[in-house]
Amino acid sequence: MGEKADSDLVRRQNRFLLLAALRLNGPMARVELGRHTGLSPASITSISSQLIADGILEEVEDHHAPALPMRRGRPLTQLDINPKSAHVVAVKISIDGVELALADSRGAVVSRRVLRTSTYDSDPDDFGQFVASEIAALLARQRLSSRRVARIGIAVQGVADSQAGTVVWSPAFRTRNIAVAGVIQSRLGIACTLANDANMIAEGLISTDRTRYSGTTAVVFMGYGVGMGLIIDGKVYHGPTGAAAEFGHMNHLPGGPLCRCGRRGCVEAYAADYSILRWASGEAETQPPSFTAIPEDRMLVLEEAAHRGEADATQAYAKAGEALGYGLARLIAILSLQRIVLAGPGTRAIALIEPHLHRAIEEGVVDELRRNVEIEVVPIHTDMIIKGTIDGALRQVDREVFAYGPPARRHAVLEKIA
Amino acid sequence: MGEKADSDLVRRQNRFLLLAALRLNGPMARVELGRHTGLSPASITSISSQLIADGILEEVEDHHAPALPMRRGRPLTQLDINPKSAHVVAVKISIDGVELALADSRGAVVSRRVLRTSTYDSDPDDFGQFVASEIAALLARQRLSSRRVARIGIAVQGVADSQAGTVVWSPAFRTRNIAVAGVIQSRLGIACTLANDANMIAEGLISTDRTRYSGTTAVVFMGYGVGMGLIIDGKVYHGPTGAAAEFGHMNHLPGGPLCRCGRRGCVEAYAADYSILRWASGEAETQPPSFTAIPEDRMLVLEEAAHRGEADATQAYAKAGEALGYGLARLIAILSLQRIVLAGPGTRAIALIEPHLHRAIEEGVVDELRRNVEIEVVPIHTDMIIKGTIDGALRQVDREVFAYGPPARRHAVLEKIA
DNA sequence: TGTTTTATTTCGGCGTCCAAAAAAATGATT
DNA sequence: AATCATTTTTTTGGACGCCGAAATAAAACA
Repeated sequence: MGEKADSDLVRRQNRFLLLAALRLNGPMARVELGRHTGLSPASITSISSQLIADGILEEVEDHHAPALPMRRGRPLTQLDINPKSAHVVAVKISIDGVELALADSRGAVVSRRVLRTSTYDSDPDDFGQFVASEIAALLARQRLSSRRVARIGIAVQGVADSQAGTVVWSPAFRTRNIAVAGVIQSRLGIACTLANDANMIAEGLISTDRTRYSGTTAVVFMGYGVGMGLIIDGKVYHGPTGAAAEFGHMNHLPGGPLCRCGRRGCVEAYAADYSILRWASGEAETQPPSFTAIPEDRMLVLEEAAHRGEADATQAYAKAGEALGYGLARLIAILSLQRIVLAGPGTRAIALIEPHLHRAIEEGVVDELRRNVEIEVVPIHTDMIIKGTIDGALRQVDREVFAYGPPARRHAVLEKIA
Repeated sequence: MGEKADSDLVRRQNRFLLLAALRLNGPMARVELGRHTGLSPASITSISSQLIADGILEEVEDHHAPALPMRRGRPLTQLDINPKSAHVVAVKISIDGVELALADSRGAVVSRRVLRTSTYDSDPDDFGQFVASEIAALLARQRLSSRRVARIGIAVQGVADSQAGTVVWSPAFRTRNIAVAGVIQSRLGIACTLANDANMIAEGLISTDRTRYSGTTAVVFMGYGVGMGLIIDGKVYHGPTGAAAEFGHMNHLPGGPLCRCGRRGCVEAYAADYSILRWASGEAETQPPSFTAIPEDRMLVLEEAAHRGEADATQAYAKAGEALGYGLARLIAILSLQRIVLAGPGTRAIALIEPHLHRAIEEGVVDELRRNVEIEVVPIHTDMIIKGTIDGALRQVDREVFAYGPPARRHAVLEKIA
């Protein structure tokens, strides 16, 4: 039931609070930090001067001096995170390749690399080493020692076991249970986290607007598959092993069409790109799921057909909307969601889907719960996954590295005396 | 993102830790408390002596001296919670009456009262006052001032809005949105919490075996309705308003049989007592749900028929098992549950239900997730609800009252000087 | 130049924790 | 019975981190 509290915990918590305030609101002066954290000016001075001594914070010039109507009094000294204090690497593994990004500790992307490789046919035993090599190459290109990289975050399509650091199942791979995080961690000596890509989108949304996405929010990713990131009480829910929020593989109708996971009737088997195409073809019940990426133009053709009113196409989107709607209705009944975010390339066709989705939610859940839910659509650029992965990695660095402070300082006083 | 940390927080957290250790493991000596909480002996002495001075703890004689093989050294002094330090009242509101229990702060029930009244026809505007009067009478009978009662916990069948303290919808009442907690709180001047009864069972299970029911567990209540208490990361999940885990009113099949909530195809419309009877009658699709309590003997008759192999009856249990199984499969996909607890009078017929329930889970969720789930059946006595309500109320008292300590002590030092 | 205003730092006090030493309480040994 | 050994509990002194109040810093204003 929680941790013992001592002065160590106090220091960690308050250092973290201060860093979190800066991450969320950008650079600000000490007084403002006091308002955000609830700490006294004296404490802010003390904490921030230690963070500066540790190289984690720095005072910055107020170069973007727009909101400065020449106030009276001593001017504010803006503080910000020292971008050189650490770096993180974000890796996105998807059905059509691997993408890497190196970011400084303010979250700015320093370097980026996109690899269009067929992950599907890659040797599962070598994949971890392959990614590790690419990360090493990325760092070498920037002449950055791996000691300067505090954490690597990996986002993967499909089911990820964060605990074990393995890809349990992913459309990007032919085989199951591919070890990734452990391999990279031991090869490069950098802490490495693996998670589902939709969870990383959720992580990014939290960083973007903490108040909006606090509470209980479901982020639905629609595209080549159906994914979900779940924010429960303001934190991304990973479940016991990290393999939670498998909304795409939550059953919609028993005995429904075949899904890529091998079961029948999953939400994904109704609402993923390949499923919508399959419905339009009129052979949903018999046709096996597609295991290759669907090119975007095929979907665009279908969307156009539906907008023209062709029955097969509109029906397909109706099926997708209904499955998503009932799935969400079930989720609302269980978690009493406050907000649903629809994201991903699949939202291009949201106009075709949304009416059916809403109707299904109305039929599927009691009014009292439904009324509290706000549904929003965010037009997604895939960078949200990279951004979210960076944000998530930095939050972990804040909590697990920066909040502690260098152990050396602990004995500084004693050494000075001696 | 969490609270500012200072010495106040430290004291609260460590006092709470100490109390939690005693609640969970019963009376123990200071050294053992140190082992449980991770605090040093010096701190334990300091904290416990303050708690004793506050009247919250007491030293107890080691009267049940069985495991005392006459060890060497200074003997242990057992500490326990002072039963007189506070009291709590638990109230259970169900379809066939209201039950009250008064417990001391060790959780022992001091007095109890069962009222068989027709809540269904009671005046909704007077109901809160009625319960308040009954509580007052219970206290009067024990000659206990209401100032000695630290909290009232109310468990109700149906949807409860803990935030507002109202019963949103319950089979026990004809009308909706009945104000309860607020009325009682202002009438008696005692903090009052209202929650769903299945959540309270979950609360009780946590107190019974913290390690077993830590992690992510769903407690399913089967009987006159289908309820759920959800334990997420070791804590009972209440959702934003307290109206979460409405598993009974989670949709199973669109367009399914009518439920008491007015929707079609809810899990409850397949698996509650009245639903199983309705299936057996062969008219499930047309027959409206029953709004009155089903007498136990009618269910016993049906169970016997099913055990004899009568098709209608076995079919009815199959339908119930399938609906529960698919519902749980969906829940597993979302939360990646570690444990499912089946409880309530409905578990009498578990042998008839379980095979279908298991089959549905197998069909409804990918192996990787299903393999991590343990399903157990606890033979329920209805007292679990009262016990859970008491445990939950005491945990709140620990955190919100006992952990703080009397405000007077804060200035004691100053007063002594003056 | 002095005054006002606002931000930041310094200083002294307080509360809590902890390690180490001391005290307490009992069994074992002589 | 006196002493030793062992274990629990308390006391003592020091560290750390927060805070309020006072001091200092840095600017605009007059």
